Amino acid sequence: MDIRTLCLGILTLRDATGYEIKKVFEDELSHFYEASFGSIYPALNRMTDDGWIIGKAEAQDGRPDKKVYSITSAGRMAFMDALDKKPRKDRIRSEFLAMMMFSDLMTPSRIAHLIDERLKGLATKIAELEDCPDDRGNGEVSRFLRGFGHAMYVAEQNYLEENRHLVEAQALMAHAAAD
Amino acid sequence: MDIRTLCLGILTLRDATGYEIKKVFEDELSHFYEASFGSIYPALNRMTDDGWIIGKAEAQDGRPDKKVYSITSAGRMAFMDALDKKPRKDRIRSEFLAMMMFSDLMTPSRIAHLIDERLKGLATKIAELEDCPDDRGNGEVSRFLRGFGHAMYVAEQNYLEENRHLVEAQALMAHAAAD
DNA sequence: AGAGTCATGTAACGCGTTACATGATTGT
DNA sequence: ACAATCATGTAACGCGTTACATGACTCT
Repeated sequence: MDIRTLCLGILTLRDATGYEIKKVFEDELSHFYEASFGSIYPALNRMTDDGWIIGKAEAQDGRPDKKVYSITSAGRMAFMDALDKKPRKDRIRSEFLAMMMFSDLMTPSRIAHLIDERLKGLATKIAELEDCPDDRGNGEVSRFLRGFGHAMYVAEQNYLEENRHLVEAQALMAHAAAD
Repeated sequence: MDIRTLCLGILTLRDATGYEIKKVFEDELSHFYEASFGSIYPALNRMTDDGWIIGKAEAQDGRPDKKVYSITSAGRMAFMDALDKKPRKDRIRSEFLAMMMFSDLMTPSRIAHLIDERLKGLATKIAELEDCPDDRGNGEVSRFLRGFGHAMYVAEQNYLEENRHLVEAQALMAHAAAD
């Protein structure tokens, strides 16, 4: 499931412009997927060539034309095929954790700072998810997805608070040994 | 922190061949990073050109030469610089969750199957982490990293068990509506 | 007999990011 | 004044995967 296919999926939910699709990525998928304009617009053009979607240009006053895309029946079939394949395993890349691996090369204060920043970011995301009042999107499912993100962030928060001493102690020892 | 830099980091911990570095990725980093031979070997060659590491060829009987790499002081400095930069945000790409977003396009049994498979995979990973008897790697830190993976997998497991009904109910309704 | 481990590498290719280019409107 | 929002796109580039190529040894 590359970005192209995901854009197609979003168009099964509602018609949208490239700009709006980007917002769906930010608002509803940001916890487990992301995409830039540089990948969305070419994806849309290519799928138009493939006959999977069609875009209607809408003139606007002052702004450039808006292209509202709709999925075609061929596109719907293509997306159904994608849903039949088994999902490949998650790809995760956490620089934060990679850096933690080398905590004995950092000063204790540097490590503490990295963890504090991480916790700050987590707190922000958790607050965002909790303050989200309206369940837009398709109700139950988007609650499920938001809840998923929330559960992961909270679990990480708890783990870091309870176990940061493991890396911080290591750094202290390495630091003391260097003296 | 690209794969190249991470390989460099691993060489601050111990001398290693490309093959052994791959194993470090699999054994210690698999929860939050991965790399293929096709990225590791070129990384090693390029860092050799840069003077960050040096490889000593060791002849072996029957097998091709083994190249054991060590980090140079220039390489160590380069890695320290990388550790000073602030980590960029995690990149996550979960096809499983992306598919869940479209649960109303799948049959209830398909969704149940996807979730069951996901839970099976989680159980396997959790068991692996719990059955890991020896704390190899640098003690505290690798316990921290393993514990992190464990905490995340368990949190996901709990969330899925408690909330799968949200997506499964949605699929049932969509399915009933289609009749 | 076949799978798995040890061992290194290259080539093609695709995917996606980043930066650039443009520009009006609206809110602070 | 300045940032943000709306709106679309291209070009260059890098990163990394996948598949291919080679080959012996060991365990089941």
